This record gives sequence, C-alpha cells and structure tokens, in this order.
Amino acid sequence: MDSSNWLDLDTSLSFDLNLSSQGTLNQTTPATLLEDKLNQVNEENKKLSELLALTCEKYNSLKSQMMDLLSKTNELGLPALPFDALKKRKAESIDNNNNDVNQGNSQNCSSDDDSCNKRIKEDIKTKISRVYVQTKASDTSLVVKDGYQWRKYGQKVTRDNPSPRAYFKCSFAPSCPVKKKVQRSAEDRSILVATYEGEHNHPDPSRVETAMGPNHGVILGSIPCSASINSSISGPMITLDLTQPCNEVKNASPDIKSPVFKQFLIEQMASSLTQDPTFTAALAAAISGRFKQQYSF
DNA sequence: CGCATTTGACCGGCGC
DNA sequence: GCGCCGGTCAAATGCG
Repeated sequence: MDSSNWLDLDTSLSFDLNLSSQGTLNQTTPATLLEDKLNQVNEENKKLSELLALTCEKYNSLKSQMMDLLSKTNELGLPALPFDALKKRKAESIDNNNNDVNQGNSQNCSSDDDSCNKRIKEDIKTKISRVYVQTKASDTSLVVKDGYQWRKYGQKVTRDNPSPRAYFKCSFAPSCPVKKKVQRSAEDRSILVATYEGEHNHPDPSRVETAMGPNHGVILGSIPCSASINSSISGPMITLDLTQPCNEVKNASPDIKSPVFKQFLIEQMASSLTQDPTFTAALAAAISGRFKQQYSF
C-alpha cells in the first residue's frame, strides 16, 4: 500500500468547536446565529465522520489485500512487487513525488528474493509518509506547518518537476533523525507534497506548548487558538478552543455587539479555518500521524 | 552577534 | 568510465 494515498482533508475530519462561555464570541454573539452555525457544523461533522469511517474501512481492506499478496509471493518465491515495472513507471510518471518508497525497494533486489522482501518490510518500518497540503498557487513558500520545528538544509530543482524541492531536518537533529521533503505537485501547483522519513523521538513542541496552559495557544494561521488531538473517541477528533483571546477581534470595530459584526466574525472564522493552508497542514499532519499509529504494520 | 536560510559544490548511486 | 540525478554539506548571506 502506497502511503501516498490522498488524505481528503475536507472530508476526513470531525470538528469539535468548543465555544465556551468564557469566550469572546459568546459574550457578544446572539444565540440564534450561533445555533444555526453550530447545527450546520454538527451536520457537516456527522457527514465527515461517516466519510472517515468509510475511508478507514477501505484502507483496512486494501491493507489486508496487500498483506495477502505479500504472503502469497513469499510462498511462491516471487518478487513481492514488479520492480522493473515500477522503475519504468517511475520514468514515465507525471507525479515524481511518489517514487521514494519504490526507489528504495528497487535497489539491490536482483540477487535474493527473500532479502528483497526483507528490504520492503524494513522500508515500511522506516515510516515514510506523505502529506498533501492545499495552498494558494501564488504562494511560493515551501513551508508546511505541522507543529514540529524544521531546519532547511537544501533545495533542489528535480528533473521532472519544475518546482524546487526543499529538504528539511528536524531541529532536534541529530538526536531526532526525521527528515522532510517538500515540493509542489507537478500536476497541481497549489498542492504541497510533504514527504516525512522516520519518526520523531520527542514530543510535538506545539502540543507541549498547548499543555502548558490555556493562554499558550497554537497560532493556526491568523487565528490564535489552542489545538489538541483527542484520540480517545472513535475517530480523530481535533478540538479547537476558540475562546483564546484574538487580537484581531479586540482591535476590530468598537461596535462589537452589532449583529452584522457578529455574523461577519463567524463567517470570517469559518472561512479562515477552511482556507488557511497552515490549518490544513496541521490537520493533515495530525491525521497522518493518527493513521500511522492506528495502521502501522 | 547568533541563528536560520540560501545556494553552489560535492558525493554516491545508477544507467548506458 | 562517464554522465545524470537526487541528496547533503558548508560557506555566504540575511535577518532579528
């Protein structure tokens, strides 16, 4: 199973919008507007949860098929994957970002099939994961905010993609071996493809920060809020605490109690969340991490 | 001044 | 053996 399967950010998440009574919002927002919005969000939440469950189901099915295939090829003494075909496909492939795993597998596999299969399993263990992040096409930065701190150590223009590929190491290196490659998709330049190699051996700094207290929120784009991953419930649940003080709101129009302003505020927050690439990046990282935990081989 | 980023040079693997 | 290519290094540069 290629880990490059798309994580549909728009459909695989469930949100728990925590609008507590202490928040700036509740102090000023009429109940009807909030209720409408919350009902709408709840409905979307249900739909998204169903879609997530469906995606997980399909993933499990594919995973079991792949395991069957692997065990059968082991029994027959055949190569686990058609490596030559993969190599040819690599040369022809439009999406040059899907080759890392195949490249690794295709090396030194001619001599011994068993060693080849071992190599595949080793590669799976190295935890190469891929995250796709929607950004504005005009945005030329290769920054995928995922909560961890990265140090850029190189940039290259690769052969079959005009967009440069940026190389990052975890800022905790050398103690943390994780590397990240970020490149725009050749097909859709508004999509950033982040390839993660290895696993962090330290906690996510942003979550450590979140745990320090209610006023230590994570900045998701222009919206200051705290974010935490709740894995105790059936699906990946991301809690956004919108009660965090928001400078933009504070500095906004003094007529903060007017219904027009409240509606504008709600719409603004909703659109900011859905459009902000850093928000989707953080969600993507959280989801991929969750998938890795849940379905690791 | 210290740190992060940029960018050209270098290295190793691979195919011809 | 040579050239191509992806990945990494490290000096130069920029920025707070």
